[in-house]
Amino acid sequence: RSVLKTPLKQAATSPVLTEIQPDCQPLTTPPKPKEIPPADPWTPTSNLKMLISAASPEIRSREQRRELSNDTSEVLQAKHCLQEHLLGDEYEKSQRSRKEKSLGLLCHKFLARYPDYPSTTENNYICLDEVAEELNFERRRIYDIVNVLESLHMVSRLAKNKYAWHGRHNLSKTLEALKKVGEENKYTQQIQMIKKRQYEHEFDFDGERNEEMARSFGSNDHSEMSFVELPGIEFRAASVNSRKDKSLRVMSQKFVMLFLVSSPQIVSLDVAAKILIGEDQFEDVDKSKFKTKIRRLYDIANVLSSLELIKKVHVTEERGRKPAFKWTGPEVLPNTQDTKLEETTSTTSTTCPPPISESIPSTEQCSKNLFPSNGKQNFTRHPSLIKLVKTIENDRRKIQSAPTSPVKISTSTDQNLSAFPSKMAQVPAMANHQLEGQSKKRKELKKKLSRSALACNLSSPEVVPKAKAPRTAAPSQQPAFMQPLGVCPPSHSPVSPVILPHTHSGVPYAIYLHPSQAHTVTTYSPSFMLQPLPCANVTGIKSINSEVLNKITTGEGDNQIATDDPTKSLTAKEKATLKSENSSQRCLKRTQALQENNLIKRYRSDEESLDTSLTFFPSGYLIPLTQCTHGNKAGFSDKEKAGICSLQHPTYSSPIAGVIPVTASDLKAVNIPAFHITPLNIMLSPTSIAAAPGLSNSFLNSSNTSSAQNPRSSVLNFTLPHVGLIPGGVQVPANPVLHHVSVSSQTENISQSSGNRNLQKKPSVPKEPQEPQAATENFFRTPGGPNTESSLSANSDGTKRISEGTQQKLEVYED
DNA sequence: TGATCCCGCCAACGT
DNA sequence: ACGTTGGCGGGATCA
Repeated sequence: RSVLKTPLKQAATSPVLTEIQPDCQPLTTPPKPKEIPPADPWTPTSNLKMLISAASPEIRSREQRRELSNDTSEVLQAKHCLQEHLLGDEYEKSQRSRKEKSLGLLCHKFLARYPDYPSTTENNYICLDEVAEELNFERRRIYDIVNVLESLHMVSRLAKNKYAWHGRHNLSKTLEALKKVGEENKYTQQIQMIKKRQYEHEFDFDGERNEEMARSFGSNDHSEMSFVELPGIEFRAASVNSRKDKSLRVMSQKFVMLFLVSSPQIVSLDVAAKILIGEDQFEDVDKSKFKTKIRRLYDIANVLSSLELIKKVHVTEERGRKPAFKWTGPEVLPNTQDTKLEETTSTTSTTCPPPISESIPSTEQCSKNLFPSNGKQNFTRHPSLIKLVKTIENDRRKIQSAPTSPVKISTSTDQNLSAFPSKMAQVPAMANHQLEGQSKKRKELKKKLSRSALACNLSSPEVVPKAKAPRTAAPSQQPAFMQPLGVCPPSHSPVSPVILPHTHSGVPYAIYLHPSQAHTVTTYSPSFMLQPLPCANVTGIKSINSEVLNKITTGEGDNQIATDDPTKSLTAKEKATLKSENSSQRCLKRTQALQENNLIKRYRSDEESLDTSLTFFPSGYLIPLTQCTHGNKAGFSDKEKAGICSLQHPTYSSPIAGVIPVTASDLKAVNIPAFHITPLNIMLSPTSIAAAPGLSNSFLNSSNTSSAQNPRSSVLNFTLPHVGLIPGGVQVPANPVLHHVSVSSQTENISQSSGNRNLQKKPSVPKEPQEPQAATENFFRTPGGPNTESSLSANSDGTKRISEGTQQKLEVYED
């Protein structure tokens, strides 16, 4: 092993060993070796090398290079030579060599060694040295693979050279957790931002905007995000791993989050790289840095591809084709069902967002959620404000870094154990209780954390076991595993859910916007614009009836959002907001700013840490990027955008009466914070909506994932009018919301809607059994500092979660 | 060419 | 001191 492990240099030191090594598998490494390096004929392998080199020119060249650079290389070469020897065709190999050596292939080999679903009882230990030897690849590569696997909690480090193999047992939990965190981090929004920027660049928009946007993003802490752990598993590992960074792991998680959060579930490399870089968003990131990030992403992508979680695809954009990856792994159900929403996309139905279910923290949570949802991203800062923002950001960072590292709430459960089925079911409730209790205790920080945790739990009830089941093995074992998961979620929901009751439950909440209020509100802040009406207004139920109606009527936009994706809704919202921006931008900005401030304040008051993002808001005005932001990925064509924009203004007219059905998720994410207001809780604030870019994105995506564009535009159009409620300035925000609602919620919501009025309890929502795990999920942590955002942002996730969990609560609240 | 990404130097970290 | 990890980026391959 020794040989393998160490890099070339080492190898050089012990060339003999290397050669000697059994190495077993000729397969893997192709020989690079080639001619004799002039320099050292003496090596034992030299002969081989020569042979090989003769065989394959490529190898030769390589070796030559190496030799030039070092002698040490020889050793390696020697190895290769041997291997090749063994293999035989150097030639072919040389050709394939690269491919054969690919990380993906190595990963396949690696994975082949272990069952997807190892029996829980047995511990599968992985000895890196052994693996390296057996598979015959460089140690360094193993680290790459293991790091990614670790990020998915498929393995955990036990000790120095040892890892425990968990297989896919934890995968669903992990994905849920990641999704939550991703939502919290507003990745959706970020993605949109980036896209917008890109778009702008294309058009040669002025740099300011882009810069601003970038900054806003930059502010996002996600970059700082720490490794997301599952309760049981990672800890152990944690003890062992001390390595500070874990950047590859973290990157991997973030990368996965991007998939889980985006509706189409397609992430282009460049966007991912930018988001992961996060830090400097200004301008164009360092080119070199960007490049490096891309390289890393490829590494990660290769492993994820081997896991069949993603696959390469290409997305064609205006500019051309871009490499991207599509999620092919199990779907993670946040709470609601995203999928449903997506399906329904075009139809509009209103759903009522569940008001915030939880009594207690609801407000706090909401605030948190709101923030995140608000996602600075949506808004652009005024240039003058940038400085302030920066300073704020700095402060925020400090703050974040400190205290709030995410605490695992864990209650008792061991997530790891896949075997909890029966117990698991119970767990949820337990967890909830526990959580609540804990939260109280911890109140401040902890509250936040717990919330986030809860949210996480809720939101992701689990990955859907769906079945894509990439891997064969999985199925059998999964079941047990899955079940537990299903159970958990419920429990969680109660806690976090507070905010949103179950949205999808179909309850159709209708939120009415009072035109008058809206106006007034708008002036204040966007958030206010929409006020949730009490149940009575429920009219929103209608939403189900016909999207069309809503659209037509403009006055009422139902927002149903299927409970699931807040993000989606957000996206729509964002779009809307963007669009509206023009005319009323300023007003909106102000209002938003105000709202934001309020939110922030609340948020702060509620909890100390939280997101930095919040801080941003206060600083400046966030200008809704609105409309034209092409950012939306989905493809808004420019035309569409333009159309949208134009439409927007007109929309004013429509006063809305409307009820805006909001999905729980939406509410959570965006609204809650804003809402201070009504008893119902549910208030939606346009601003909030707008704020949550993520939602909008998701929305867009969901609706059309790929094709979304058209729908969107249409939707937007509709929505805009609806938005009209808002005074000129304000308008934008509202629109977004509406849009979301209409689009997303429709299908499922409808069912929910039956219960129109109040938030219904979760009537139907029968989502899935996911829950059980959710409880366990609580355990997951999100990284501390960065997490803060997550906690805050929980919105999208939270909403989902909430919706699920909260349904019960909803009932309570409804009236 | 640009997209991929292998390779391995070398610096943290542990022990 | 030495071994383990793993960030990082040059530059080779591939398409």
